[in-house]
Amino acid sequence: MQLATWNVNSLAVRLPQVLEWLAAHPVDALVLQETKLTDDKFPRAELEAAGYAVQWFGQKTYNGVALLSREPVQDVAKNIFGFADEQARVIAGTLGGWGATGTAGGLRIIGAYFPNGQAPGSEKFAYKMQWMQALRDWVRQELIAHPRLVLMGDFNIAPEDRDVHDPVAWAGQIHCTDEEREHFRQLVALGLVDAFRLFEQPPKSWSWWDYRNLAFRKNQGLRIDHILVSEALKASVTACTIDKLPRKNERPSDHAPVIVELRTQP
DNA sequence: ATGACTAAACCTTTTAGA
Repeated sequence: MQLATWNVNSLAVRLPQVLEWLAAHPVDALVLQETKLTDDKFPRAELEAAGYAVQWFGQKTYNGVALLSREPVQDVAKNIFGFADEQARVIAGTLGGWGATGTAGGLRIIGAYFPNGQAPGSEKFAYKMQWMQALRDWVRQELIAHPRLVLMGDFNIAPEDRDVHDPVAWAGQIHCTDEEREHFRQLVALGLVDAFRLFEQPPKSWSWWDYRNLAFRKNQGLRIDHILVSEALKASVTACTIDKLPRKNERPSDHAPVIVELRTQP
């Protein structure tokens, strides 16, 4: 089974690429971030025609998330339970019938678009911190209800210096501050693992490259899109990769998809 | 150049992203 996450930076612009990508990578579930669409504008018919059940949660201009799956999900949640938020950043659902024994129920999938944070000390940075604290409190509860859980999306955090093309230039900058990295560690400490780091990976692996300065051509990027799997799933993970190919498109998102593969019968 | 590129709305300019 394969799951994936992709910040598409406008689904209106990127829909043809998403459909093309799904045709080449028929993953079992895909979460999208930055759809930038109100719910009435969501391209449900096109995605269903491609063979996916769809859950979506958006707003005008900014943010917006979606959960696409081969099989419909249950228990859909939008945003962080108990955290009043104007911004559409989280969508979750449960895939039933996953796994051989089924003692723990289905597979919980949480797709998240973490706040950017703009700059340390800014109001948006403070919001990012509050949001991450609320997310952690909620995910802790979700893990109790769903031991098999995947939290994936655009975290807007480069967890370590090896996730940054120029750690000196980025030191203390947004995505690389100690506070953000501490939040990432605290999320992992709930009982999650960074699937990408379960495997030997090429050095200088990034999931985002600035549109400016020929950053993709020069491979100057950050690894800020992540897939965290719960401890109960860790032994089932067989691969985790970043697909750079869509970033080579003529009109690409600035992010690339990240894919995780799980053994269905451990 | 608190810039560069892309996207969307407040659209010939601003805001936000990262």
